[in-house]
Formats: sequence, structure tokens, C-alpha cells
Amino acid sequence: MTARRGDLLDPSCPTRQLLDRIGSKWVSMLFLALGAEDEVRFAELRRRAPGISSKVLADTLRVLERDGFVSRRVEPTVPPAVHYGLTPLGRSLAAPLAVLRDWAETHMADVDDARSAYDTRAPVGTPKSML
Amino acid sequence: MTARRGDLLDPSCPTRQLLDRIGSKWVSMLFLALGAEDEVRFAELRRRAPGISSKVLADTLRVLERDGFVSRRVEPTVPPAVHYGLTPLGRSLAAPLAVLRDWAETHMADVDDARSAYDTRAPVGTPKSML
DNA sequence: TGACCAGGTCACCACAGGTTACCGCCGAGG
DNA sequence: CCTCGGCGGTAACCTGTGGTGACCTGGTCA
Repeated sequence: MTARRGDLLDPSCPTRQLLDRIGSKWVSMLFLALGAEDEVRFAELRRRAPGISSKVLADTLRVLERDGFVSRRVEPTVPPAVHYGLTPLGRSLAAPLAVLRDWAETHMADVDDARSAYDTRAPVGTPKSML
Repeated sequence: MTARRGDLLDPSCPTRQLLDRIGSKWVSMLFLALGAEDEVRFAELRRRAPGISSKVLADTLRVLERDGFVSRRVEPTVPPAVHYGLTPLGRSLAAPLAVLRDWAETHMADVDDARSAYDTRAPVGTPKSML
């Protein structure tokens, strides 16, 4: 069972689990790419996520399917056509993601400013990546 | 400059950058631990985040300070006392995080169910971690 | 002959995060 | 007196794994 409300200090806390998932590199992109239409095919997703390799796309889709966010429908034609879409669960994540996007769009410039201010203030020993 | 609205496909998209930051392992915990009071000291944070090492705590706090989420105040007593707190920017993230937490608390059980259903359906070749 | 489809497989690496040890300084306890 | 622990970290080192790129299949369409 997942932890109780506000129990963000517990590693099994639902919020942390959720962040682990949607924080993965391509997940937010795929949510956008899948949310646009009802169903998208594999190669189309590749095109919409420039830079992704087919391996990572396949892996990510499988994880998302496993978690119930994404549906996978194989048409038994030859060659098989595979259609991906968002499940109701996946679509229900759109609202929280939109809130996050709004915050990011209004405030990320401040973060950039803070970051460059910090870097000019202390040009030595700056934490390089560790995002 | 960060990318335009909805441009989730751009790697410099603000939403992705935000997710990179708050998706980091201890960040959500620290936001909770710091949000409770005005200021918290280093050792107190260590106690509130069970399992974190002082190195990782220091690293994470520095990144958060660099991004303008966390303030750091050193009292020049001897030995110096260091107080950490949330900046206004950091506090403004509380709302989006709360939305995320609400979603997680109501829906993560579904995710767990989907996951175990998937695993019993296809016990072989299951994607193990790759979160 | 080639390209597209939906991936699978192998090899590789960068790095976030963990571990352990250590520092100077202090006050409390025996 | 000496030692022990708390404070706020730093330095060195190691590992797991998410991500990458290159190459493979096997069929169909043009």
C-alpha cells in the first residue's frame, strides 16, 4: 500500500513515485504527443519526439503502458500496425501537468535568472549538473 | 531563452526543465521539510529526510539555492549555524506540487493495480525498472 | 533495389546518488 | 584532563541505470 497523505518523507510516497515516472526524460513529451490525437502510431511518435531512439521510445511506451497511462492496440494486419493512445488514467494526468506547465512558463525565467546570478556570484565550485 | 508554450517537444521546454529539477530524488521531500517552518538547520533537515547522506543533502540544497528555490543564511556564531528556508519562488511551487500530490494520492493505487495486472499478464520480459 | 514498419539486441557511457572517511570547533560528561 | 558527540559540511571513490547509437529482423509496397 502506498503511503498516507503528506507523507512525502516516505520513499513509498505516491507523489515521489509519480515524480519518478513523469520526471523521466521523454515522458512529458510523449504525453503531449499522445494527447493531441486519439491514437498515434510508433513511427509517428518517433517523428514527433525529435531525437528519441526507437529503443528508448519502445522502452518508455512499455513502461507507460505497464503503469496504465498508455493503451497499445495492435492491428493484426501485415505488417502489424500498432496504435498508442492515452488511457482515461493518462488523460486525467493532463490537468496536473497543465498546472505544472503554467508554473514553469511563468516562473522558469526567474529560475534562470537566479541561476546565472548565482553563477556570476560564485564562479568557482559551481555545482555543474546534478539537476 | 526558454521555449514557447506547449513546446514540450523542445528539450529546452520549461516544463521539462522543471521536471528535471523537482523530479530529483530528494527534492520533493525537502520542499515538504522546508515548507513546515520558516527556517530549518542542516542537521534538522538530515533528521527529517531519513536515509539522506550529508553529501547528497548538501548537493541538493546547493542546487536548489542556485535555482532560487531555497535561501541559505549563515549566522556568524561559533560554530556557524546555517539556516535554510524556502524563497518566495520556492513557496510559489507549493500549489503545483499540491495538485500533483492530490492526483498521486487519488490515482497511484490505479497505477499500482495496472502495474501488477500487467506483470501477471506478461510475467516474462517485464521491464524491470526504467522509471 | 530500396524504403517503411515496429520494434529487438548489443555495447557503451555519463552521471545522479550512495559510501566512507575526514575536518575544525565547541560543550558536556566522566 | 580526555573523550565523545553534534555541527556543517568536503574529498575521494564506487555503482546502477537511464539514455544513446549502430545494427538486426522479416515482411510489404513502389
